[in-house]
Order: sequence, then structure tokens, then C-alpha cells
Amino acid sequence: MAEDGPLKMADVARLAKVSMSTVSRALADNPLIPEDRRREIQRIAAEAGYVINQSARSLRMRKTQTIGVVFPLGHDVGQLISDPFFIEMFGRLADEITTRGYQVLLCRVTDTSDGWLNRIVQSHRQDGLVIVGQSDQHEALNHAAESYHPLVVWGGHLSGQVYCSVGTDNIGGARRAVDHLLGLGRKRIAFLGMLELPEIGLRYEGYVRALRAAGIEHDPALVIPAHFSFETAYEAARELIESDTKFDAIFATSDIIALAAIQALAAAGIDVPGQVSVVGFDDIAIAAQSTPPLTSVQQDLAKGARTIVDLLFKRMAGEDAPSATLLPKLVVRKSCGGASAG
Amino acid sequence: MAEDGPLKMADVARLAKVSMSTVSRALADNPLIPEDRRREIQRIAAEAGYVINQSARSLRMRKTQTIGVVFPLGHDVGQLISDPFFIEMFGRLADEITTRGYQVLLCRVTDTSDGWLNRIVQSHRQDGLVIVGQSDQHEALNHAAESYHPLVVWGGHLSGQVYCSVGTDNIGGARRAVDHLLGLGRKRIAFLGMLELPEIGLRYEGYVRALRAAGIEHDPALVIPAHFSFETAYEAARELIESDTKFDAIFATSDIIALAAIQALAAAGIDVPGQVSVVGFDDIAIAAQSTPPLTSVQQDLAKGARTIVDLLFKRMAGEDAPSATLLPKLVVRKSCGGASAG
DNA sequence: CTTGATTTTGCAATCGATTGCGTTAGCGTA
DNA sequence: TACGCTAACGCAATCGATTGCAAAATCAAG
Repeated sequence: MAEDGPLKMADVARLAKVSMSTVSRALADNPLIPEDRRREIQRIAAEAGYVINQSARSLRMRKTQTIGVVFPLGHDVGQLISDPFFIEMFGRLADEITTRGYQVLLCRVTDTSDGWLNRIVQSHRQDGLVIVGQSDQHEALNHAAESYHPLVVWGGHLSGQVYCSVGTDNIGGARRAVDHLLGLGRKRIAFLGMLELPEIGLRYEGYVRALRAAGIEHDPALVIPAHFSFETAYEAARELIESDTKFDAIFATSDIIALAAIQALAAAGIDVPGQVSVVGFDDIAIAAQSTPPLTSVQQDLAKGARTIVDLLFKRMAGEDAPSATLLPKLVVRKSCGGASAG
Repeated sequence: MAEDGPLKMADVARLAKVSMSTVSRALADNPLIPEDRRREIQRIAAEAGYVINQSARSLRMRKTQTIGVVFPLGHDVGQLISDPFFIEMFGRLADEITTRGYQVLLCRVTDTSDGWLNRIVQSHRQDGLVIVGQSDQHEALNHAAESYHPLVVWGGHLSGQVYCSVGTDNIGGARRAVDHLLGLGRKRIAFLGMLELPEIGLRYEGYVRALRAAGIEHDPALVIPAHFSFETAYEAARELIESDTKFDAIFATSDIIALAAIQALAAAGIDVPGQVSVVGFDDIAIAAQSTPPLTSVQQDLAKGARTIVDLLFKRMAGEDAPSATLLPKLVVRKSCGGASAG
């Protein structure tokens, strides 16, 4: 009578001298079973160390009690999940999801070949999906959202968008950052970021609008493609510095890019904020601690994550939930000269 | 003939005019099916957008292609997964695990009532487990490890330990940090941390040994309990400052605690490193960027994560894998005065 | 055209739970 | 005692795949 592998529900049924049906119902607190008997069976199961096999349960119930969190990193080789922004976002999401009693399944997608999203959706590994960042997958998301509803995307709100998204007002945030630089008397403001990404495209839009409103001509030479990883961003900044293009400020579309730019400037002997002002985006934890402390457009990730998960659970319950936009906040620190330098 | 829910394998079988067995084998690249037919069936399945239902597959195969990563936070209320150390560790682990083609399931455990670990193990949601931090669950881990082998723990190596663990040499790391403070002429070194946690206990051991080797008497009033969250650590530091206990250095058992202490000192008008030297532990990303930059005992998380996952996969393959210890490195920055202040 | 060996293929059992529906038990009433 | 009604309970189908085993098909050689 030695233990032979983990207990199954049938074993518990035998112990309690009832049928499996009854055990199943008792463990689910089904009122069909009288309360005292329910408690009794639960006690027996607990004492025997029985745990429901979730694989079996998921198959039968078509529910996994799991939320998938997806990072489509296809567009940016070498960007690991270790990236500070993603990591912080993930932490917040995880806190929100686990608090609601669900598990978190992390999916890192690097192979964005045809149907990658469908492959995740149809795997039935999760009851709902959070996609962090649109990457260059706007079409794929739109397509998936048509038939799969428990899906919320962190990212920019694009025209003709079917899926539900939560994100910062990128245009407004960028506009505020660039306006700040303009207010400090800067006129040749470089833009560092990958325009192909929807969120960055929107930030570019805000950048252009701010310049236009200030009556400043837009110089394409100031727009530099820069990936999200520190190393590639550093390279991009170095190229800008070594080109003949004159500039007195940098609007970086992420803090990592901004920090890389600041280091590249320092290496070239250019003073920040004396000669060049720098503004970042995201306001990750390091931003406040860097030298000089980084002025940045803050994204409220805690609130963002809460909103995403709220909307997702509404959608999982069959309700329709609309996209949401968060208000960005410009956090002014020393990296662009501060009010005193204005 | 409208699509009625997602395709099942039986549907693909009908499309390909073969049996389900054949489809299953073809999709698994089983050489029992001739290669050209295999390709043909794979093509048909792909074109139809068919994806294997993982719930069903997991049940039948008793394999989930998933690794569970567990954070037993029971000991420390309010410590969310958003904590920088956990977050960074998680990111590294996730990179290692996904690179090997496995999914990552995050389990945040707050209810460490009897059998919590067994509940996770028996849920059959994962093929292997990484536990990040022993918390106060040494016994539970030992017990689980007796019957469940694919289990690796990040944490200190304790005597009489059954489970496989990977961690920094905490005694050595602490010893090095305290020796450094002693070398700077500091004599009244406070210790901030929760002795109940195994890793912290080991760091305390290193602290005591360093003092003893220097012939300095150990003053219990200098040992202050401090949790890992910034707010509670700040409180602990404030209490130390407001007590009559004199001190000229702080050995904080985590960077978060160190940073909180530095802020508390600053708020009290005490100069760091002028009046008090501070050393942290972990060397998280912010450490290098703080003001003043923090001297800290570096834990190589990238290597740690790689080691953990390597050992775990060995264990999943049935091999026996021994515990591993990583060498800590003291990263000297300005927060304790530097060599010039010696 | 057999026979036997070999390659392909499919039947049906299985993984471990949940649940619709029918049966039994228990009780009150006539 | 018989009958109706409700409360408890269990049978057996089901979720969607994988796989051992045996049957069928194919082929080579005699």
C-alpha cells in the first residue's frame, strides 16, 4: 500500500467512501453537497495532501486561471526581458494579476513569423492576454482582436485600431517635453528613436507639432534612428555627435536612450546640461538617480498596469471595455538645465 | 460549414484525410510517418491555422514545457514583485528559460500556510521549479526536495540542506564589505537586516567574523532588524539614528536598505561618507547611480540565473546536480569614503 | 502467386478532472 | 402502506490530445 505517485481524485474518493463526483463537488464548494460533508471531504483531501491536477482541470473546464503576458521583441534584436522598462511593467502587471488570484505566464516572442499571435491564442494556455508594446505588429493585433476578445495591449492608440489598448498620451507627452526644451531657449533639438514603432511615431508627431507651434523649421538631419538597448543607442548618439549636424538638445524617446546619449556626450567632452539639454521618456527608477538627474516624461506604470488588468478582466467577463489613455507628466530634473538655466 | 470554434486535431485529420494518430505523429515529426507526408500534413495544419491545445497535451504527456518561478514573500508583507532585486533576477531567469524553449510561470506566494509548496508541486502546472529566496521556508524546501527533484533554490547554502541551491557566498561577501569598512578606520559598524532569513543570517556571520578578526567587540545594539522594503528600512535607520547608539558605518544587507539608510542619514543632516560610511549588498542597477554612488557587494545575477537554469534542466533530465556558490565582488564607490579617505 | 519482412496506418485506451442527467434515499402526507 | 417530492449522490460522457498494439498495405524474393 505504498504511495504510488501523487494522489488522484479517485484516491480521495476511496478514502472518503464517496464517488469522484462528490469529491469534485465538495472541493469546489458546490452547495449540492451538504455543508458538513463538504467540510469533511475537504479535510480528508487536505490531510492526504491531495492537490487538483491543473492540467486535467484546465482541459475539462477550458479555463486555466492564467493570464499570459507577451513581449513581442521581434523588432529589436538583443533587447532582453531584462530591460528596465519591461521589467518594471511586468512587475506591476504581475502584482495586479496575482492579487486577483490568477497565475502569470510570461511569453517572450522573438519569432514573429506569420500567425505568432494566433499560435499563442490557440494554445489555450491562458484565459486572457496582455501584450506589452505593439512592436511592429499592429496588423497582427488588429486581426487577432477580431475573434479573440480577452486581449489588452500596452501601447499607443492608433487610428483604425480594433484592439483595446492602454497607454500614455504619447503625442502630448512628447509635446510637453519639447516645449520645455524650447522654453529653455533650445532650438536645434535632436530626436532619438525608432519611428517604425507606433508609440515612437506618436512621440515624433508631438515633437513635430511642438516645433511647428514654435515656428521652428524641422531638420530631418536631427532625427536619428535609435534602438532601445543601451549599446545601440550609445552608437546612435555617437554618430550624431560626430556628424556635422549642430544641436543643442536631445529628445530621447526612452530613458535608456537618454542615459546612453548623456554618456556619449560626456565621453565627447560635451557638458550636459551646459551645452546640450537632454530629456528622456518613461521616468524609470534610475532616471532620478543618474548624473545629472534626468528630466523625463513620466509614464505611470502602476496605474497603467492596474488599468490594463481591470480592462482585461472586464473583457474576460464578456463585457466590452474601451481603450484608455493615461496622462503623462513631465518630471523636470537637472539634465536640461532646470528653470535657473532658462 | 462555418468555423465552429477553434480547430481540433480531428478537423485537421479530416482535412488531410488521415487519422488523428497520423496527424499527431506528423506534427511531432515522428519518423514513423514518411517525411513527405509529414511535411504535407504540417502544411495543411499550418494553413488551417491549427494549434495544438496545450491543456490536452499537458494532461496526456504529463509535461507542460513550463518552468515555475516562485517568490515566497510570506516573511515580508508589502514586498511586491516590483522590488528591484527580484525583478532583475526574474528577468534574467526568464531570459534563460525562454531561450531554452520553455515558458515561464510566475507564482507569487503570500499564503505560506502548511503545504504551500506541495500545493504548487502537485498542481502539475510546471515541469520544474525555481524558488527565489528561501524566506523562512528552509524546512518546507527540505521536505519538498525529498520527493520532488526538479527544484533549484536561489539562496544561502545551509548546513543539513537537502535541496539544490545556488547563491552568492554570503559570509565571504559580508566579510569583505566589513573588512573594507574596517580598513577605512571605521570601528562602530551597524548591521541592518533580518537575521531570520538564511541569507541574512550568513551575512551576519561574515560581519561577526570580520569584527572578531579585527579584535573589535561586538555590540548587539548595533544590530538592527530591517525589512527589505524601502519604507520599513527607512524607519529602521531612523530609529538607529535617533537612539543613543554611536556608529560610524552601516553595513546594509541589501541596496534598498542602504539607499533608505542614506536618505535617513541625509534627512538627519549626517554626511555620507564624511561622518558615516555605508555599504550595501546586491549591487542593483541603481547602486551605481545613486548619490553618493553606493559601495556594494555585487551578486552576479546573470551568472546566477544561468547556473540555476542549467542545474534545473540537468535535474529535469534525471541527473543529480549539486549546489553551486558564486563569488561575490566588492564594488567600491563613494558611499564609504573611498581609498582616499582611508 | 505465395510467403515473409517491413513500412504505414488506425483503433481504442489513456491522462485526471468536471458535470448533465438519471437514480436512490429520505421524509412528510394521505 | 403507498405516493409524491426534494435532497444527495453516482454513472458515464466529455475535454483534446498521445501512443501501444495490431491490422493493413507495400515490397522483395522465391
